[in-house]
Amino acid sequence: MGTTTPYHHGSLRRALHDAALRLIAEHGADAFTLKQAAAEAGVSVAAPYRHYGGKADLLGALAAEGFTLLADRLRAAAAAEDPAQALLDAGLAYLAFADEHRAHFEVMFHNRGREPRAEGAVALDVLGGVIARLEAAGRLAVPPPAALRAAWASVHGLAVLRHGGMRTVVDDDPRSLRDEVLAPLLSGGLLR
Amino acid sequence: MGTTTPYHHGSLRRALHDAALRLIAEHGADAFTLKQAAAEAGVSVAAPYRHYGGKADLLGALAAEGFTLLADRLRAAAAAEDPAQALLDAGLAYLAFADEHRAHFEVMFHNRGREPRAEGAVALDVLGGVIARLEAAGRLAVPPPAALRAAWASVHGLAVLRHGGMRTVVDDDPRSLRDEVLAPLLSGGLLR
DNA sequence: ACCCGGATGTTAATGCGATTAACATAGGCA
DNA sequence: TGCCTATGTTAATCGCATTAACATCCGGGT
Repeated sequence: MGTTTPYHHGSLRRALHDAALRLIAEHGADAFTLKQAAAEAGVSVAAPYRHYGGKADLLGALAAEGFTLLADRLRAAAAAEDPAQALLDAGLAYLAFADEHRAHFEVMFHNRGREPRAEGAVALDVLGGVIARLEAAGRLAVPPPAALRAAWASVHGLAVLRHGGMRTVVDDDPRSLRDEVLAPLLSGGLLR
Repeated sequence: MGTTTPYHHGSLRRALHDAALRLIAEHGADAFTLKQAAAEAGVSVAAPYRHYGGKADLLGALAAEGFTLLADRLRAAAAAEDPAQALLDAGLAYLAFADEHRAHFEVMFHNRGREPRAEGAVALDVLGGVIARLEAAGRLAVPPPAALRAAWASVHGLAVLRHGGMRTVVDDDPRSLRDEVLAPLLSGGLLR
């Protein structure tokens, strides 16, 4: 009668996916273990291999998903009429994404030896679009590529620092973050 | 007669230290293995434990050293009379450090679960000093803490992006990096 | 010059986690 | 109904970290 754990899980893939996100958010991507994810999903250590090529593949899938989520998020945030406003909104969205999807974010930029993923380029294109609009409006004070680099780097830098420890220096209230840090960086010397 | 490898290495600690830097620079901190470092130094896998508490301890030592090196570098770079110039120079020094000490840099910010190291705070203080000089000169357009965050984040973001893959977007010539990216970010909206 | 203790190495075990091969089950479809 | 495939399980194997037990060396005190 009762729920005698069935031989087949039913939705292991998703279960592993979720377990991975939880574990990574809690212990960091470095400490992530396929074994633990499998245990959390209630299956043996070998089961995951039926759904993912291996640990790297699972992490890669999470990274890809993260980039897609980020791209959507940026697209939605950059809808403002005024391109300068869109840029700031996109920046805030980027930071919000990093905060809310800690695990994804961690895995997305945890590449060393791995190929840069196509999804990353897509997310970046959204930013590029905003820059292009600014350029078209004659609002850029520097060449578009430089503006893109500068904007991405500042926002990414903030996101990264907010994660890795050193909160002291980066942990401020949202208003200050927006008006005294992000806004000056993004509109200060890049726009005119 | 000849150099029959002696039972005692003589300077294992340094040998391991150097091997680690080389291996990390080449394969990344994630792929780093105490075993390989030991092999490279020509000793058994257990030998390193006589000089370091373990893998984490070795990496921690490298991180600490890295922060100290960075602090020295920043101090030297921020010597300019004009604080605004000092800030830009410090930023460039930060980027140069990240490029030249890839391994150190990677380990320095590869903390998750580990305590933030005191050496990091020291390096940050150098930056803080420059910000303080700007403040004293009435050149800051935003509160000092915000300026520090903003400056550190933009520079750090650039450094990080230059590493992890996505070179396409961050790999530009030094002049552009300085005049069209870093300078606008650091002086654009933060200073007046 | 000789002896001893601590510093530095070595080898052998233990344990964990990734990955794979061989075997078991469940479900769905001809 | 009966077979085929997808999905799991168990039982190796392998690499790496860490530790315990044993070997060497070096420098100082006698």
